[in-house]
Amino acid sequence: MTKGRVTVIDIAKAAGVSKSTVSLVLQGSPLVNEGTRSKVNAAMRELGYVYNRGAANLRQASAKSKIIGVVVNDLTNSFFAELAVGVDMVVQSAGFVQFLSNTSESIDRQREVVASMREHGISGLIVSPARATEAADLKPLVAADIPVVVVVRSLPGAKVSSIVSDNQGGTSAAVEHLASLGHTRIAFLGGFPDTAVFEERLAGYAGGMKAAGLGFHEELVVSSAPSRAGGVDAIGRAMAMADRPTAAVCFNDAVAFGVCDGLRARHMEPGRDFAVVGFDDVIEAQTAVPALTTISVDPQSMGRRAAQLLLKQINAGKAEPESITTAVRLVVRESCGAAQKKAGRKMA
Amino acid sequence: MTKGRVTVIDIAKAAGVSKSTVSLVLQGSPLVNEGTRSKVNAAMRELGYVYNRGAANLRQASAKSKIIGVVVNDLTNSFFAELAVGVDMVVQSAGFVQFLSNTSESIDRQREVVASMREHGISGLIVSPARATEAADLKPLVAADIPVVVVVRSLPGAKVSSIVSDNQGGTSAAVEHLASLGHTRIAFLGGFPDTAVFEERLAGYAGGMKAAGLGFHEELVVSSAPSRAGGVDAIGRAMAMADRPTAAVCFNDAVAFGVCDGLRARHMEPGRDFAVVGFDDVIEAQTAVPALTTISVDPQSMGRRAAQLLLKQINAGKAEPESITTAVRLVVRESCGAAQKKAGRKMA
DNA sequence: CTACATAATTGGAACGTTCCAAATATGTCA
DNA sequence: TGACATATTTGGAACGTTCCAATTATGTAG
Repeated sequence: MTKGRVTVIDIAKAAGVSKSTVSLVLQGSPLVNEGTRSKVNAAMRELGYVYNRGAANLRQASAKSKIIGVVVNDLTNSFFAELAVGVDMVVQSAGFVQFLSNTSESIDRQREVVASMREHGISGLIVSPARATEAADLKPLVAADIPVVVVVRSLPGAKVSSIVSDNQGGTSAAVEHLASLGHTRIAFLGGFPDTAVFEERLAGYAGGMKAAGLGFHEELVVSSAPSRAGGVDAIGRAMAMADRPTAAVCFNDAVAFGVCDGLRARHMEPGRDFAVVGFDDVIEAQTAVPALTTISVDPQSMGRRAAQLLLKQINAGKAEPESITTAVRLVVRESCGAAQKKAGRKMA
Repeated sequence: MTKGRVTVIDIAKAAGVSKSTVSLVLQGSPLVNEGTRSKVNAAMRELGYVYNRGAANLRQASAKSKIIGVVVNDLTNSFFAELAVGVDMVVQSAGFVQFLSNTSESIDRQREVVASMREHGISGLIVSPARATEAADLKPLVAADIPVVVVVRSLPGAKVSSIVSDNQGGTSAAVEHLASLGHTRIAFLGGFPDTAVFEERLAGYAGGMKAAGLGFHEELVVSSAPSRAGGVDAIGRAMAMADRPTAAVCFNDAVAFGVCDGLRARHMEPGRDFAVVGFDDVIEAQTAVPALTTISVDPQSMGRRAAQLLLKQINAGKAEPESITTAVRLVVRESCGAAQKKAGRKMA
């Protein structure tokens, strides 16, 4: 009874047809007679048949493996968790399944997981590359005609599609907002200068400063690790300057939180004595004190779009690289001081 | 040149050996001569060979597929994201890869993804079951000798391994702490009564009350949805009672946050006018205002343990169901009022 | 009844690997 | 040298599916 697994041949025998017919039923072919189809389906239920995709993939192109790989650089960051959820949504409803791996920013780990995914015959890959990733790392994939969509961080020179948020537009809007609040010495804090994301956000900052007639001053940008600790460090250096800034747009929310910590350590209250704007709108941004004014990039919808693009390329067979930048929006909370005039809540 | 994929046969031809030998090299067999091995490896690098696991799994038992499935009920909840990271860590270093899916608490979705994973021949499954999951849902898996580890929520009557946190110990400790602070009317707020987790946490609460000599009073437990909104609702009903409680242990952190909201709506300050304790220690717990006193269950280590257990069972071939409960610890912050005597921070 | 189109079904040959039993090479001992 | 053990290699035959060309059944027009 429980000897070995149930195969199409067992089904064929039970339904009194040939294995070819069973295969046709499996693929929903219109060629098979309605009566036969239901007989076969009945037999499958009866025997508890489970489809063996591995065997099927042996014959078919790997585009039919129905596996899509997702590689993120930091799953503990809720931004990426949300992204993965977005991907999963559309991928799942298209009958695909998601292979998800976390590289923890390690390039070696990334190589390993991508290799492993290839062995399993993924039909496509969505990747938020680890820090030092180079275009060459994805070369073998595209050579094998496996569609790849890079998200969040763009990969200079790679012939693959990418979806990034409008980093430039975001920081530009942040500067504009701070300027409208009367700030003139606005700093740009945090982030590693050797990344594409940094360049874009910095460009938006610079553009915003010029547009506001404040000019771009090199000394107002102080880089650091894109983390909470990095933020503490950056604000420290900023406050050591002769002509101190009164506001800052930060590389991301983590840095912004660190900046707030650093301000308090200097007995300054973020939102009252100094304006802080973050980037990402992570989940803690709204519950933190003061609530963080930040640039919101809906990671879930980003994931959804990435998945849609990837599926389109998988179905098309050939993948024309395509670049999408998704809109961001400034969400004004308390840390920029704009809410100050509103009823003085006891606790801010 | 680029015609078709590179197979063992191509490698064999290039290295001047038979495909069988190549296969042995692939499997790291000690039977093959060192010289031959390196010749073969060289050929593989040369031709850009990629192993086809699908084909291999056709011959081997599914235990060698090197895929382990992970199904969680809510990936947007950082608790589960952390859990998945923990799983990924050990799974990855054992040379496996993780199939991760999110059910969003939908039992149908869960059925789909589990079925899909089976088709792909997973060697094992780690699942945090969606709400209405029954033991029968996992029956086919165990019948097929696929090891299953249930995490977070236990599944009554299923013959599978499980890892849950010490819910009972956690709430019991929470009550003890509140009692030591002088509270006598301590409520248990939130959660759906028809779940195993609720029962366990309630039992801990009841035990703690009795142990503290306060007795268990039915009217002090008010259930609700295990969400922020549910918390608002629950505290509302609790405050409508004649003999009001002065403290509450909540079903989870989300409920606790809702309770705080509800208290403020009644012009009461959590931590000062009413003591609140949560459960889970989600990431926001420490940044919220007031910082939430809660029961911490390290999800990442839980994920690691689940993966270890699963791998053990996969390697053992046969899986003896095993039940583990992981320790929890009370982390005292501000919402319980214990920190009151400490220097009055401006902002709490 | 023949000729032909259409609908439905089918047997075998792939796909890329592993496993087995058997073959070959190499060394050792009497 | 022959006999035997040991180390290494090898040709098929699986595994469970899909694809193709070929077959059979059914209907319809001449």
